Amino acid sequence: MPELRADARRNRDELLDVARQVIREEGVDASLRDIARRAGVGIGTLYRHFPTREALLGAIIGDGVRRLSARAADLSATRAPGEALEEWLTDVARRIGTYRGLPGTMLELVWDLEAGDKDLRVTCGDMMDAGRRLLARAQADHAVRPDVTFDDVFIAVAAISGIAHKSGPDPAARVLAVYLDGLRSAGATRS
Amino acid sequence: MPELRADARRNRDELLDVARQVIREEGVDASLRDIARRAGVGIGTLYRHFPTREALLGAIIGDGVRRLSARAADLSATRAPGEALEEWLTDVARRIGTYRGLPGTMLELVWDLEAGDKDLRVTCGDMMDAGRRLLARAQADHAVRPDVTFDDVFIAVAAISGIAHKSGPDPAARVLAVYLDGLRSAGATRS
DNA sequence: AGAATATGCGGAGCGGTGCTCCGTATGCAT
DNA sequence: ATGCATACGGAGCACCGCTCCGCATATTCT
Repeated sequence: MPELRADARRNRDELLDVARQVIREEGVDASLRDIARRAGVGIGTLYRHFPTREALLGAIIGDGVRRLSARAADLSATRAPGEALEEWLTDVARRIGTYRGLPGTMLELVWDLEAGDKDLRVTCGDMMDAGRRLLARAQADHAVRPDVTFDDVFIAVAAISGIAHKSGPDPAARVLAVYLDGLRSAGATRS
Repeated sequence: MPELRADARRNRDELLDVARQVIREEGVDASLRDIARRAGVGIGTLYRHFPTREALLGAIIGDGVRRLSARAADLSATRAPGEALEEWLTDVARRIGTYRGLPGTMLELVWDLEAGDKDLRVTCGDMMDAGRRLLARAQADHAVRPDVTFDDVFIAVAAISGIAHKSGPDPAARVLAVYLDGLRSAGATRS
């Protein structure tokens, strides 16, 4: 990293600030031109700092994602396995649900391992590994049915968290609660 | 309905045919210009037949939605309450998941009762009423926890069905199965 | 201090989008 | 065959994502 010039640093920060707000309100498909405009910079400047939409998104959520990795370790050390997983998933849902449209992006990220931004995937990789350990621990403790994979669980939480911006946070929380109950159930008990 | 002119009728049908295919592949945000082009028709013609995107969407899925209403009545008459509901929800998920992006549209439809196309809402209204009855019956039979509303359940199924186009149909089905297990569980058993 | 250089900036420009509007063509009834 | 209602097509407007390059300015060197 060859040290940013002072004005560049300022612009980058302002851009990130504005983008966070705009994307929260308008969604991941928000107009980049508009973000640049509101930040008081040219469109070219935005694209130089963040060459792709995913790069911008990655810069925006990077912090939160890292926080989630840390949170997983913390919960793992201080809570019962099942409780730790549930608490963490609830956190994940809350964080992903913050930015409109982000759930869809996360869904694609999990499945289509080739597409999307490298950095974003690497950052998220750490978090997903942390979650994977949490699930394994919960399953070993028989707190969670054994017939689910972490990818499935993560996908589910991402999809459910998308409800928040379309139907409000309360419905999203209620749906997640039901899903978590399903996770706790024995599973494969279909007659 | 003042009887369409012959060419108008042809164009409408062709438009609907093409739109169905394109929207299945590209999603509800597909280019309308492109649809018109592929149907061999001017963009103006498309907009005259379907003044809004929702109008087109409504015309596309209207049939399937009505089929779901009928299916609900059928299941209610031939299956046990719990079974009927689950079968129906699975059907709903399969149908909604057919068109990429439709789950999101349905989510908005349920919550934001003011927005969206009138016709679409009316058509869906019948289907939702049918589903509501199915849920009530299942709850009366203690096959489904009493602390969920139909809106919550429908929202959940819509959100989960969105997984299909992002991560494949199998993950979507597995997630739905877990949610349905949660629906069957007693509920409100959180320590 | 001033000059030289490297770095970052802005926005014109391209091809696309949604959507409107209206002159023109055509099916249909007479 | 004529006349009219109906339907058609696409130009036009404002916006979008994204690229490219001449110009301004922060920084470094003398």
